[in-house]
Amino acid sequence: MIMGNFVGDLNLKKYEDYINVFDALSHPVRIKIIGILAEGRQYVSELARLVNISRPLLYMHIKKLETARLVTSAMEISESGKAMKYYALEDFELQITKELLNELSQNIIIETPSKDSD
Amino acid sequence: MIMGNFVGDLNLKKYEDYINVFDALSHPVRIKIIGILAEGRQYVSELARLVNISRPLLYMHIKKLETARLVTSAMEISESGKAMKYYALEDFELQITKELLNELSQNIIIETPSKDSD
DNA sequence: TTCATGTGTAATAAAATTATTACACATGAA
DNA sequence: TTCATGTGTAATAATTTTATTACACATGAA
Repeated sequence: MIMGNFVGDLNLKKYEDYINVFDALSHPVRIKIIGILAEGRQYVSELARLVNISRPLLYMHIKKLETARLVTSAMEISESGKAMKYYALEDFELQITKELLNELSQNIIIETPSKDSD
Repeated sequence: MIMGNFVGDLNLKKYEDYINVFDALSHPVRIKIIGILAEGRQYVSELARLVNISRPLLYMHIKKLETARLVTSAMEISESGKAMKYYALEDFELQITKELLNELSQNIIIETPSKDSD
């Protein structure tokens, strides 16, 4: 039974959930984004400036963070009347152990046509 | 100061070390490999059969696990005299927190030529 | 109206990852 | 000698990821 591997709002169940998280954490830009959001929420354009990448590229990266549910977004209308999309970091804390990975692997079935036909 | 995020032989320091680990854990085949090695060490050909992939492909995947230092290898001569390469899972346990990621991000500098020149 | 700033995405290029195929070579047993 | 099993890698193909460029559209202020 998989449980007790996380703290916070993140509720990972299937191995795909974990892989999404690992994948999300496997790029410097995305760690940078997390670092910035750890200080507080930020809207898209400003976030892109802080990370020092273009907005389209930011969207690409943050999409992975959203898929992994490490961040959430909310649209707001600023005082000046502009639409602003804010991203915020989710509360999480997960523990990676051999036992956890072993449990996850039980559900993984690799089906490959080729079996090293030397 | 980054510390206390791991248990076991794994000693992660720089953010690149962590990214290597996350990257290593971001593919089903590699989780499967870890799951199998969690039961005990295994030699290359048998490991490939157990995972159900070709040997060349196994090498590709396990290389990432080795880079992340999640597995180690050792050559041995079997009783029958054949050279066998055994892979074993390292002892590890790491805790991923917002605080850790925030610290890691401090060392990440993104240098991109383009800044969304809309 | 024009400018600065915000939103979002489609199309493409570049680079990296993943997967396959085909080799070479060694040993023990039949 | 031939077969089964082990080792390892080079070359290529297929796919995905990452990055760039060029759009479109909205609002408030000058």
